[in-house]
Amino acid sequence: MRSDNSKIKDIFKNLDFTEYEINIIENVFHKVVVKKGDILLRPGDVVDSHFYILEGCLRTFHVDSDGKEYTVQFGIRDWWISDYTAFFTGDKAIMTVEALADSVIYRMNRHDKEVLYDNIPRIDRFFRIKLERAFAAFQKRILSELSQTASDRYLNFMKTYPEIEKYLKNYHIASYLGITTESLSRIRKELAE
Amino acid sequence: MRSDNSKIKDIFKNLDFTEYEINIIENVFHKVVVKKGDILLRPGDVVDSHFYILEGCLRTFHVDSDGKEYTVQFGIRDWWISDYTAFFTGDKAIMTVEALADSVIYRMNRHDKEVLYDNIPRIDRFFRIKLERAFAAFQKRILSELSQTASDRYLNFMKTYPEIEKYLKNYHIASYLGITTESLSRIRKELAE
DNA sequence: TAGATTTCTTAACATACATCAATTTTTGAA
DNA sequence: TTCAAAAATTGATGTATGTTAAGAAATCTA
Repeated sequence: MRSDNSKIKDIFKNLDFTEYEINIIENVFHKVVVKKGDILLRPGDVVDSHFYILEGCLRTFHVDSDGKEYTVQFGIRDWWISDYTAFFTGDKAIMTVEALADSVIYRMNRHDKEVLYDNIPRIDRFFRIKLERAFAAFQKRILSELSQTASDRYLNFMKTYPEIEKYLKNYHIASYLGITTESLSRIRKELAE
Repeated sequence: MRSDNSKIKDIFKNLDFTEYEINIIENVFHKVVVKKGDILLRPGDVVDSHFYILEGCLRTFHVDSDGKEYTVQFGIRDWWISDYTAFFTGDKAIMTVEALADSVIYRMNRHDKEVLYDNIPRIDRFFRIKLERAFAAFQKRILSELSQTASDRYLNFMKTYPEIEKYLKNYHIASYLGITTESLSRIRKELAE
């Protein structure tokens, strides 16, 4: 276990922990290796975990009654991912979490997270700050959905998350932008001219 | 000051505080009375405060380069409001916070909030849970923007926030849904038939 | 209460994006 | 490397929502 110690420093970059704390933390992270296409979470599941991505790429998406997909979140190295609505509220999942590439992740369940919060207040703060940033990002995205054309949202996405693109099919991007792959194809053609 | 003591119990409903803690908390809330139409925050402002709404109604909206408005958040009794993207990131405001009715609010600034966090860990947790819920609500809204027609989003909004409607003009609702007031007018007509 | 101002509605027309149906290109497994 | 499956593109057409302009209704203020 101690051999793997440095992962804790990677995950909680700015925080210094005592040996004792690192011991507690080590025990709540469970390493999971997944292959491209694997599903970590399905609609209807009870969501008692979230995931830290060590390497690879995943996405969270919703499938509506017509079978159409809507991507809510992509995640790459050093991001956290889950069906957070379900994770936070205790409702059952309405999302699917899928690996878009072979990935290495650490699973952490809700109970263990509460234990960390109780024992190490800096962790409570760490996640609060993560959450504040995610909140700000979501607010920007809502504004973007409301005010921008599909073409502008596409450009904005590519500029904001250039590292993610290599893992994605066009239909993943379309499902994130809320348009069809046909529309995205036309947008790309126009932009190329 | 002590006379006003119960407001703390209102705001932090489930939390029991000592006299000492209540003293600290009392001093970081600054009561502000605003009239309908008053602006609490403008684009370009440094956002070092957020607001607890005791009564009334406010909204946070963005104005784009064409002068079009996009409402990001409404707030009524017992909600918190600000330009949270700016408040969390330290960037300057890109939003306006406007009173939609005469309102009574408590302003709390960032520094004082940090002091609370440092002195009363339960407050850190209190705001984390608030944030988790807001995050979940935003995620649902993104999904709604992506997957639903304007008409469905309208019905969904009216069902989810029935208490807010009485404070709103149709153009407020339209700006929240990301449509024009003309479109909303047509949608309402169709739904009435 | 009257008049001014703001808000809402309606209509005609324009546009962005969706849908459906091929076809081409790319990818990946044997 | 070949071939089947998956993904991307293209064209024709449909639809939801936007735009512009006008008038009607509601609200505020003197």
